[in-house]
Amino acid sequence: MKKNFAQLEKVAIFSGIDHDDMDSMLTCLQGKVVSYKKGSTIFFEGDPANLVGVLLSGKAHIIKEDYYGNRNLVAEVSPCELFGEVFACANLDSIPVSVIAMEKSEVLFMDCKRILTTCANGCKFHNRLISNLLQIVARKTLILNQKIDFISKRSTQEKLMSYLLSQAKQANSSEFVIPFNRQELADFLYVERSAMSAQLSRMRQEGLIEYDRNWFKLL
Amino acid sequence: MKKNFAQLEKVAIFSGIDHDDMDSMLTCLQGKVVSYKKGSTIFFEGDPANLVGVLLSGKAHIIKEDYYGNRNLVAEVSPCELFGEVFACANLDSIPVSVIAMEKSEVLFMDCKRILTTCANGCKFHNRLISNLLQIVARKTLILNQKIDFISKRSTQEKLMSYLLSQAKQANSSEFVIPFNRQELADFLYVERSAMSAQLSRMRQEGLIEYDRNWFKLL
DNA sequence: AAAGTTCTGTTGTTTTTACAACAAGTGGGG
DNA sequence: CCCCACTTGTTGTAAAAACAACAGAACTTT
Repeated sequence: MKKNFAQLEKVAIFSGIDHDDMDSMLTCLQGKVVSYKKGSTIFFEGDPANLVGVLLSGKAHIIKEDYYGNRNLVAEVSPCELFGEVFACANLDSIPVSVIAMEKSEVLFMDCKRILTTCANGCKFHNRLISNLLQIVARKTLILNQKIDFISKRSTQEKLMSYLLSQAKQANSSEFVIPFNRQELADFLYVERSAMSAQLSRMRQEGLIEYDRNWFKLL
Repeated sequence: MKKNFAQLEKVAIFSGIDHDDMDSMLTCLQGKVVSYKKGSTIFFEGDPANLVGVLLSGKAHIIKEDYYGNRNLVAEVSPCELFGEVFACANLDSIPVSVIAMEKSEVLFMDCKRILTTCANGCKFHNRLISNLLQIVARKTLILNQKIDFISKRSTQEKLMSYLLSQAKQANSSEFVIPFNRQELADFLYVERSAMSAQLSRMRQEGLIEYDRNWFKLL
């Protein structure tokens, strides 16, 4: 486990936890590192909701499929980010989404229930973890709110524009690279891929944007 | 303040807080009760994000307007529910939504920042409040996820159907009353009111549903 | 380098929505 | 009881999206 300590400092949930406590904390929370290859499933919909995952490396997608098999992309997980914690913190029995490794990935699992219930050993880090979690979950709620901003727009053009604007703002530049390919972007914005491609073309013709694959520029 | 104590027991954020501590806690958190008449604004977009509100009575809507002035209904607040806590917990400076009293309402305000930072007096309830908050915020995230489920559907009919199904599930009956009028439901599902009305008619004709105003029945 | 796979763009058709305008129904206050 | 404001339902039209099918580009694998 030691080798990952440098990485773990960057993980928001461990912020403010003393270096020396890391080892005993990970033991208390039954920390376990698992590797996944590209395309494999980290969580299946319906799995028990007690585990929280920290993506140490790679990339993962949180997805949900409806009864027609339409795959909806709920969110992307980047290294150092958490997943699964919302379901554990809300006391759900099972998770309502699947998590897929989009690249070769490494995940640190912990028992989230053990974070939430201060343990018999009286480990001092529980309270700190809980307030860290609170901030993380609150930020996630905000990100969801932002996503609703995108998909609440009536037309594909407006959805695209609000998404691209937020990406530009985040990159602090009118030029930026998005983390999705066309199909994923369409899944994320809940529109049709081909219609979206056509819309992008139109926006380029109208001189609103330039783009090449994942690279975009707002004009 | 005393008169509200019975009510406050039902508020999730105070769960597990000792009766006798309520008074000192509300003092520590600068609790303040304010009344609003129907249609007045409780929070304006851009207000500082340090306050959390508990709706003691009445009804409120959390709304957001885009640059065209389209009013989007983010969520409804019912008595005993919290609002504003997500923005404070995520450390935002100002809130990105407005909160409107839809009826004569009473609100208990507290300083959320004071909840999050254990105070000098060493009040013992801080930790309890924080873990209560964590659960509340996590549940809110889930509700947002559910809303995304509704509005991610491609057609108005599917959006309506998934919303009505979830309402039926919540009421544990195929008959139920929804908390929105037509315009509000359309704002909530991000569709056109008149088109939605027409779609409801079609679904009734097809024998999928029955309805009268706010009363619905799935067939 | 060739073959195969995945990704992206294009186009035409069908279906659905948004929009606008109006009619009918509902409920409250004078 | 009537008037008025608000809500809901209806219809036609114009605009947009979904869908399907295909072509070409880019990337992988062998």
